[in-house]
Amino acid sequence: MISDSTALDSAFLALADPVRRSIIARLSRGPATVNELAEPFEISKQAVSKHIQVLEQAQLVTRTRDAQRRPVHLNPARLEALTAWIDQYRLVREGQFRNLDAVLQSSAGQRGAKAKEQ
Amino acid sequence: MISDSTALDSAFLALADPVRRSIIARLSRGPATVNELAEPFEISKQAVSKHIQVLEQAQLVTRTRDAQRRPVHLNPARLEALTAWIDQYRLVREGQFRNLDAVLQSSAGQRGAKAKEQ
DNA sequence: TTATTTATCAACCTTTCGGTTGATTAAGAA
DNA sequence: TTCTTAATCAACCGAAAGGTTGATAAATAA
Repeated sequence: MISDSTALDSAFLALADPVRRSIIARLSRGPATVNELAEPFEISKQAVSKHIQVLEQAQLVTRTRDAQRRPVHLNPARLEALTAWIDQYRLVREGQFRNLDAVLQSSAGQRGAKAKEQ
Repeated sequence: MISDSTALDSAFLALADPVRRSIIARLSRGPATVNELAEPFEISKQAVSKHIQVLEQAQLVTRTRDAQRRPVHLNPARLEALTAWIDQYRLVREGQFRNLDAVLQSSAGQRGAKAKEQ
């Protein structure tokens, strides 16, 4: 699992923009060039190119070569890393119930749930 | 599922900061006051207060009252909404295989996977 | 070679973010 | 009432985000 703080920073930041999320959605249907990705938006191609660089730096996408084209590909592994981080905490309620169960059943107190990440 | 674009913006942006993720981690072990949340950090209490406001505006946390204290609580439902968004795309590979299976089995072409979100 | 296509680089601008310090509000305790 | 505790508000600052336009690079096509 990803736990490097700056990697999480850049990945979550990359998803915090509707244009970039839309690009992710498009790429989930297959690779695309910058021109193809820019087409649905009203902003300049340069602006879209920058968005792609943000996604690439966050390792949410990768790029290949095809003549002058630089096709962009989704990297689902990085998305999985993000759900893995979130799941640590979204499942906490359930975990606390499990702890409570353990306490009730063993009649021992104090099952200290240690924290993770930074 | 959450699909309002600005709600996703604010939620992902809120997670794109190590201090705020650390606060989420702390809250997963139970509610805490601003002073308690500020204690592990070297930044001012006002700065932490602002971070909490960012989390609150993103609906990742809620607040209650206890005399002068304003305890902060995690809202796991919002975290679930984010994994739900991500899972649309991180599971795409699998979805494409499913589509491929369908094509192979039905011998009909063109099962157009329509896009969602903006 | 020259022209075209694809994409990036560079400089610039405006807005937002993350932090600071100092003043203020609100509730309880003495 | 006065003092203390808990937290926010307000003004300010530097850095980064997201956009623009114009110039440039790199590969292909004519």
